[in-house]
Amino acid sequence: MDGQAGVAAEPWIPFEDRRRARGRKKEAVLRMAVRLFLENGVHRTSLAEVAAALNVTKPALYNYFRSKDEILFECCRLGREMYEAGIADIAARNGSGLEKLRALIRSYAKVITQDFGQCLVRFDDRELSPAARADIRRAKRRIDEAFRTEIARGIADGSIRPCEPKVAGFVITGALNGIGTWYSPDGPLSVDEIADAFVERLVDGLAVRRAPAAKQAGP
Amino acid sequence: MDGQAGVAAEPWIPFEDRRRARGRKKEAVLRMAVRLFLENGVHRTSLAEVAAALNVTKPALYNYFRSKDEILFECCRLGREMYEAGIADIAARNGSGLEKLRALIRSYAKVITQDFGQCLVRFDDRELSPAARADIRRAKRRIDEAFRTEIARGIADGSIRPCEPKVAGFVITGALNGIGTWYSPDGPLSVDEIADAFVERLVDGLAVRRAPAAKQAGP
DNA sequence: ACATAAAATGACCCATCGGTAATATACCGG
DNA sequence: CCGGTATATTACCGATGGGTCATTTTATGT
Repeated sequence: MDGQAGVAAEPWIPFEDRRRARGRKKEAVLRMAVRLFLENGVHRTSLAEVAAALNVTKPALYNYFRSKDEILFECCRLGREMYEAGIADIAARNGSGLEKLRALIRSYAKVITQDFGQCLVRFDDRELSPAARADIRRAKRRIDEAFRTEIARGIADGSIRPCEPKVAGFVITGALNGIGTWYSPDGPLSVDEIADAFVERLVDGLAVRRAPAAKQAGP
Repeated sequence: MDGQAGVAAEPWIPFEDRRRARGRKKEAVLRMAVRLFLENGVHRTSLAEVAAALNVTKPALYNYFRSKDEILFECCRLGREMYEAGIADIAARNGSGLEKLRALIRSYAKVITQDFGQCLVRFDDRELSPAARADIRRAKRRIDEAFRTEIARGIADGSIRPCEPKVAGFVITGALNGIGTWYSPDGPLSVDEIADAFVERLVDGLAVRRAPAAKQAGP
């Protein structure tokens, strides 16, 4: 029943500013909902709680959304758009496969440290209506494919070691998704520090580099 | 209402072999429960469904478990023990930090491809009672620490590149946890192939190796 | 066979929660 | 000042599902 310090109940507070636009209220609902969903789990967060956190009662929410499903989906949709914006931006650039892969990792890390960005990963697909679930699944697939594409490109252009792009992509997205489960804005690491560390570990690995297998002089 | 092909309703089937030991029935309940929990989500799986899948009615389960919480926790506990067994085994060996880290990755990958092993990762902590949650959280922490310990050891003995063990550990466990979300025993990759690929990608990275900064002869 | 205990069942209780309806209140243009 | 619209509220409905209980069924030891 607490912990959403940063998220104000703005649009309602007292009686005055009530003339706020519809869109802003929808947005406020979503921001509060996603916060509570992430904090307590979707199915353990009732709409009454979301409403109460906004100084409103449950039926008021139904002026803006048709169902809890729709609220959840809108949260996921916002997250989806953040991922897709990053991917589209990077796809338009040019550079080696490895360079673009680095950019993808940084972009993904940025998104997954934000509330809406975590929706795609932390919430269960099956909570959504079939149509919404299909939409989100498609989005996840596109994200996976973005990684695989750049990995394959990198292998082709010689910047990335030959490997199975699918598995390599799973390693990367898995590691990045994990961030959503432990990251806290109050923690010791900034988003950029995390992104850099992940890029470094995923790209360069953990083992100490030995000289390439022969070809060069010996001891 | 399907998909648990491999899990038989053994101990009850018809009227005959009913003289099965209590322990075997508890085990059967857990195997079926974890299967359904993973397939449909914990809170969307009613005990009535679990019971029905075993050709029994819901109250029968209460002869063996006190609550749904307890069933869920027992599943997690079995998973926990699998991780801990692997970790204890590896801790007792000797070898460089890197070698032991490799072994840890393989061990973890094996466990997370099994039903009980997925419990720690796929189920939400908050579904459990406070005591159970504390137990599981402790277990996760110990697992994280096992990885960090070997990474630190590897840095000390020169087998692993200097880096922050905590973040490096998160990269590894995150990537491994991801396996639980996409692995299927019917898929194209065997558990061993997955484990090998993950070891390789995490240890050696993705970038093509350039010769170490100098020290050796150049062109 | 029969008594006894274990195991399983059908019927039921109750809390929670998504969603709806009828009603009240504030805001707007005319 | 009025009437219509949007927005919010109180009260309620119905479904779901965890958990309990009295009762019956089944297995076992003598």
